[in-house]
Amino acid sequence: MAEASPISVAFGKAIRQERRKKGITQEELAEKCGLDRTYISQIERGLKNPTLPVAWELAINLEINFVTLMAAALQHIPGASH
Amino acid sequence: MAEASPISVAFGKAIRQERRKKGITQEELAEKCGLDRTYISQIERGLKNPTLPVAWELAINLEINFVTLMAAALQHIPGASH
DNA sequence: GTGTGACTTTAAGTCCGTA
DNA sequence: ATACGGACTTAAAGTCACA
Repeated sequence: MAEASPISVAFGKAIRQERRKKGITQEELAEKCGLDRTYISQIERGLKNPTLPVAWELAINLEINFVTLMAAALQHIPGASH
Repeated sequence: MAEASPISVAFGKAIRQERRKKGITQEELAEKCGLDRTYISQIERGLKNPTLPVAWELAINLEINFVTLMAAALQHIPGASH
């Protein structure tokens, strides 16, 4: 499958990082969010471009501030100084 | 058209706010972003759920930090303490 | 200069499976 | 517990004519 946009790739890395930090599985996170497990997998691997509501839901269920999550994502982008 | 999710509605308000702050029109912003003017209109009115890459592109062309933009969006959500 | 509805095309998001 | 793929359904992307 083709890779998504840089921001989505970075977002995926942040999600994986936070999920592991919480010690939960993709399946658990998926269920909490009401999303499919394979979709979480695709997001974490940077293969999909999630919508704002999806990003929001992920933040809520990872119990991390939405803005903090976005900031974490930016850490994974080389030229992240906008 | 049906209203989008709360985060998208809030995001739309932030976009409109920042765009006006920059003193540019929807048409100008649309051209910079390579998007359609009417699509910008729909986002600002909270009728669409933009993807991360779209939000990213808007931030770049509004010359605002992505995280800052998201923080501005949260200001428009009542219970924004996640 | 923007709002709006209807529209077509593309990608998000699901569900099945295999490894 | 996750990667990966194919086929599928739904929603977002993107456009247009008109008010």
